[in-house]
Amino acid sequence: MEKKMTGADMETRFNPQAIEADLYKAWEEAGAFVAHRVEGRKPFTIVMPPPNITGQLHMGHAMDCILQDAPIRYHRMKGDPTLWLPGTDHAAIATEVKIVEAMQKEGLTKESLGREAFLERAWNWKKEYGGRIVHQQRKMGISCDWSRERFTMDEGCSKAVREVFVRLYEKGLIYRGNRMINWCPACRSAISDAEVVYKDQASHLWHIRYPGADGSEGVVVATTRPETMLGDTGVAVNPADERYTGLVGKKVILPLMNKEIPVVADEYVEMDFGTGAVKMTPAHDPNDFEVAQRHNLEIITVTNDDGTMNENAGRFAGMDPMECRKAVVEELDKLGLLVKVEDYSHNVGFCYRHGDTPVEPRLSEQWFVAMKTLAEPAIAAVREGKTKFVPERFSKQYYNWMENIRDWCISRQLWWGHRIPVWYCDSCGEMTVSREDPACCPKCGGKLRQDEDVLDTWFSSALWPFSTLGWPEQTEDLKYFYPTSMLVTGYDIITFWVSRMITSGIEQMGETPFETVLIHGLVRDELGRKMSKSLGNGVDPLEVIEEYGADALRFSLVMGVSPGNDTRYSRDKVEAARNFANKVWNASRFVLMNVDERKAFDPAALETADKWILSRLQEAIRDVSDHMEDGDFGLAATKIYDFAWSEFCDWYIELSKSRLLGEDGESKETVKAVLLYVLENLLKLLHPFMPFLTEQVYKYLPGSEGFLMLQKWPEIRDDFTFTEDEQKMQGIMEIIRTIRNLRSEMNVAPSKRTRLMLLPAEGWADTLKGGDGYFRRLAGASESLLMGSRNEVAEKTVSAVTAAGELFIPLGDLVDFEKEIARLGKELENLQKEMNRSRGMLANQGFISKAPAQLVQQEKDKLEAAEAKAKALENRIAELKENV
RNA sequence: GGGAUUAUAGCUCAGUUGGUUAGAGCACCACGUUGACAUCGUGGGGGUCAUAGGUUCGAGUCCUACUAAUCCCACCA
Repeated sequence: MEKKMTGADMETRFNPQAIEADLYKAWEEAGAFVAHRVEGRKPFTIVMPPPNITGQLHMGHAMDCILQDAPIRYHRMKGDPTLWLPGTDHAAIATEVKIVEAMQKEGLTKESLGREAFLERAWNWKKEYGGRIVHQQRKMGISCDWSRERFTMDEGCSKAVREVFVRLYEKGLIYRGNRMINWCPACRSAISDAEVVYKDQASHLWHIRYPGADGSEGVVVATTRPETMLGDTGVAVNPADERYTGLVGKKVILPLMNKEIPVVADEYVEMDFGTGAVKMTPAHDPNDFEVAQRHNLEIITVTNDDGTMNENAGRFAGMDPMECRKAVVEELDKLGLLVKVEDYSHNVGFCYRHGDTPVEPRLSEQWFVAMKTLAEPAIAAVREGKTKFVPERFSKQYYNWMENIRDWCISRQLWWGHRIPVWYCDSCGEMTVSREDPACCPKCGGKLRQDEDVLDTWFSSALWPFSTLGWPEQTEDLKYFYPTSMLVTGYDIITFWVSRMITSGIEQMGETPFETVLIHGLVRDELGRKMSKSLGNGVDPLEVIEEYGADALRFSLVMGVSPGNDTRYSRDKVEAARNFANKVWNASRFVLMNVDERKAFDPAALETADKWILSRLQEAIRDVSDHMEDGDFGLAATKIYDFAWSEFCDWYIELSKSRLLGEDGESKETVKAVLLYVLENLLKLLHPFMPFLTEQVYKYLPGSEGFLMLQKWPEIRDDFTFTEDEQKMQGIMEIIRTIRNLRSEMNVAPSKRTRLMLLPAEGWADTLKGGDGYFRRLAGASESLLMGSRNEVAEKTVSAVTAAGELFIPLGDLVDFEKEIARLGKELENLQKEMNRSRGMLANQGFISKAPAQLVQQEKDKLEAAEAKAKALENRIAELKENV
């Protein structure tokens, strides 16, 4: 066996930069991340939300990483066959935009390059940059199975996409239609409803007169988009609106275009908004389109793919919409047809990817998925608890979306992505939808032309939980790991992604893809703002790792975070986490400097302090495990933090010192064995959050073998739970704290040692006797004396009463009787307040009769203890008064 | 317009099914280099849990109203 490092070999500070890369490499090379199927055992599976290949690791990803790696490492240590499957998304639009930008620098355009050459470039780009984020993820220390890494456009996923497309088409759930869609002029593509972001915009409401065709004054319409009037084909009014009854069925003149258009009556129009008359632009407004259908109005598209006005806009052709708006308004004004301009603010839709580009509703021929029938079983699955949202409230967002679902526009006018598997025959007009590329038209043998468009990137993402496991093949992985256990993601993509995965999982696999959907919030900046490129307030996780270590970043992202809530990133938090890592490192260093071999301790030889820390450890194991199961990682991390720092370091290690330096050989052996035992368990509990630190320390532990990440998660041992000893220890701790407090209050120099006299409470004599070493070590006592009665108490002392007994510290002339009496009097006063509260409760019949008996008893005990304490205080005050 | 979340110490946040002196980290004050750690230790100050009602023997926790902030959905030209 390789010689172990000892504590003396360890640096005095934890240096994460020195170990992270090597440890990660060692884990990966040893295959520690690789999942293994074990028949008969239930696996724990997470399929990772695939980051975009264009992406760079940001804080949101970092959060994703830790919130998945923690449960993954936990379950792996629990012994579950554990799979965390990673991968990346081709991100159709996002990637294509980047590649086009890069091409622009070379003076190239998509069109000049042609589809084939463009795709070649795209794939090269993917090869070069697609792995970037994956390497960045490794720096987080995540333990996913890289041997199973997937890409949404790899062969298997592409096969899955075609299979689903064809199946849905054959079921009539995918169709092509000329419908109103959201058009993003920057993407030059259709986008789905979910990709439109509405923002409130200050604008105007223009009132425009459309004169009657018969020379009458006609009608005044109100609009927020005057430029669209070029495509108007009618004016609608409410049938009940008496102002306009005479106009319905007549014609008005569309100004600028000098065209006659009809006035129709439709319920859609609200009488009390604007003028009660609405111009109809069926090609550019979903509502107008519907009205137009009902009244057979003409449909005229007046914009190009890039958003500029087209030839149907007459002399305005070629203008961009804002330019056109200005020109239209000016001309109308000149003609005296602009009646009024009101300030008006309204919601405008913008493209999800091009935040400053307004989306234009537009009539267009696209492919759609009919969602209604698919959504039903997906809604039911969540209702029936087959998939559970954590926190539960997010299921409401899911229902809200799914119950009002509209058909999903899946075609995109892009090149990078899954090309729609539809072919058209130019000879006979036949349309072929096929899993395999057909050579010629199956009907007439004619030449085929494939649909030019690709699929929405979310179409392939929707299949991710099963396409990555091999579907449509019935692979062993698919059979074993599907459905997965958990999905971890932010609340911002419940509609985009989660809902669609559940939908397609049920449709294709017959089973919902996850048992649990764990939703987390956003990582915001220190001021609570969203981190964004435009604000420039993003923090690069890699820089944080470089400075503080991955463990510190990981820990800072979970500590004090509750599920589903946003969290603020702050350097202070990372520093606190780094300090904690260093604390654990040094505690380990201390243990290793004193313990050089692994020995079991003799349960019969355990002292009070040993039993106390073992007992506290059991509670920590229980709490941490419970919180890990619930997905409450914030609480789990806090529990470990408190146990490690406030109990193990602040008390047990300090208590151990007098024994390690003492003469009692058996006590020394016991404390060494317990130190090692508790440390090892602590490292295991901490490992899911701080894998590097804990793994590194584990290497040094005497008798450790293999990786900590593959060791068994601690189990609760009932034989290590010692309730009585916990109480005894608490008594000793209270005395120590009280002495420290007194000394501080009396301004006793820390270096000055003082005698300690103890008058034990009933049943505490032995425990206090055993505490002698601790009092000396931790409370500045030169010696501690147990007294049999009050008579032995020296006069010039300060005193205090604790549950374990009264304590007296002779401080000679430092003691001012008047002041001491006042001090004790104040304490007594506080105590009396507390007793009054307690008595009040116990006098309350409602409390006595309705509260659980155990609580009542607890309150009685509390009162009794307080009364005893008060009595002792009174005695002491009386004694002091005699001496004045 | 519909819905959700948040409001607790100067700051960032915890607070389990209501159980009775409300916790942590950071910041602040005082003291301290006792051989794990100054990325540390000890002690201390600091909150009537946004507001107003209600239910209850008992409310930070449950209900109602109200205020503020954030978010989701819908969207009337």
